[in-house]
Amino acid sequence: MKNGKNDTVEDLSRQPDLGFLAELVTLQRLVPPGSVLLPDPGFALVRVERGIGIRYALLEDGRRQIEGLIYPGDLCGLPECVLGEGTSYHEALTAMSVSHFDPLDVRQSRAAEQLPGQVLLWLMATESSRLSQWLVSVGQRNAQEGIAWFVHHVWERAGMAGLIQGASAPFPFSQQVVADVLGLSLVHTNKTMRRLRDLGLFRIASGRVEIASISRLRRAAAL
Amino acid sequence: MKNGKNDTVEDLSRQPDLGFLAELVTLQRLVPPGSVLLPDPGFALVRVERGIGIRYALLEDGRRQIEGLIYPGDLCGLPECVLGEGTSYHEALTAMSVSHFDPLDVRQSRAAEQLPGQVLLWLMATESSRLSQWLVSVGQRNAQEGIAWFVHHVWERAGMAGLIQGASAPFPFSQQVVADVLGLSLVHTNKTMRRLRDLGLFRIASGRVEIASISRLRRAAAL
DNA sequence: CGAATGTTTGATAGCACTCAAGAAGAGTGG
DNA sequence: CCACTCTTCTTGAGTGCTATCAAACATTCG
Repeated sequence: MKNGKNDTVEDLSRQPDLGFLAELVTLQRLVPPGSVLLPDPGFALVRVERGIGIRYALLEDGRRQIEGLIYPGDLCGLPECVLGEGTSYHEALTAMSVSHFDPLDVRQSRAAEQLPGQVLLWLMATESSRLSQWLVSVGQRNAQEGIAWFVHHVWERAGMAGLIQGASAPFPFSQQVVADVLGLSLVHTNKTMRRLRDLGLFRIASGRVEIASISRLRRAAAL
Repeated sequence: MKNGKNDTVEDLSRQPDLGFLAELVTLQRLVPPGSVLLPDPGFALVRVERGIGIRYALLEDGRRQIEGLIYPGDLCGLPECVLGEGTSYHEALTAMSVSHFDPLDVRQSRAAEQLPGQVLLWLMATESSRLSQWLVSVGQRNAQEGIAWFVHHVWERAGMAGLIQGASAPFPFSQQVVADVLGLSLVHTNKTMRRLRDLGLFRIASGRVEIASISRLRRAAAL
């Protein structure tokens, strides 16, 4: 019943047990594609049950930097909840099912028990680690490597969420989204993705992606 | 005596009380410029007392992405300590004075008390927030905006650490470091910095930076 | 079948990279 | 105090990856 935090390194790939949050659920909600999860007046903390989304920041002039993908099992809004500031937008790309919490309840619960605090710490550390890798891809990889990395990342996230069926994973990301992940233009993203597709690295159709060889993809991503 | 977490938004700019860690200090150490703080066999968690450093990731082929600056009051190695993996390098740019902890002690202490757990959560959330802004700069800003943002960021960090003296802040960052922060080449970084300097946005000399007008700098950074 | 969204392609411009080498400081030893 | 070395900063020339502009094509959806 204890969530295994002290196990091995492989532990990273497992989802933590968020069961302790069940009693705090304020509301469950179905979110249609394209709508904004957070910020949401009145609700600060959201757990994802189903569906895929993105987290991003906006510059005054409209430039958008996508900071992370949202998969089932993720807890959104935690940094904002802890710091009381910071504006990350969370948006659904597919239909999503989410649970809302009152952040005050969570704070009290964390104060009362110790395990939840450790889980929250684990969640933040995981997200921090992902952000670091994301930053490396945006800063150091060229368009070809960056896109290969992104596809690989999507594959891994889907695997961890148990969303890989057959030989394909969900891929609800438009090329504009991929461009805003890597800081590239839409046109250049398109041409580069087509080249990688022609090379046989992956195949995207009807919202799903198939990967020929993961090791070849990793090599193309300079991973 | 309580650390003010429920205060206002301004709270972000204040340092948390890390006093509870005092009893856990394993070792104090002086680190010369250019040497690596972490990873360090045997030590996982480090608190910075004095000096300035950087945190970075390395790609196989030698490319380096700097992920954050290290100032007095920072706690280094927390994500690695929580996750038990992930390799961020921490390096001193000036002479540094640091305290080491045994991560197991910290884990037990966190389990015993609740305040430390909240402080750790606050630290991780702060670092996560900084990483997001860092990512936006690397992904969306051009060279000119990015460098202006970096100087502004350095100014803010120095201010929070109480390191601003007169009209100048410490600037122990070589142009190669600035380049690896933003994912630019050294040559382009140099030319862009000189242009901004000629525009009168800032002045760098003998390891310190002076800023003419912060609002002008913010405008140049598209902040 | 239109309207909207997303994908694809060609042409042109520009920001940033690479290569090469000189100037300027900083630290060291004679 | 002066050579010497090393690191850092600076500059010029040429290349190329990526951005921008414009427009056609495909797909989804009501």
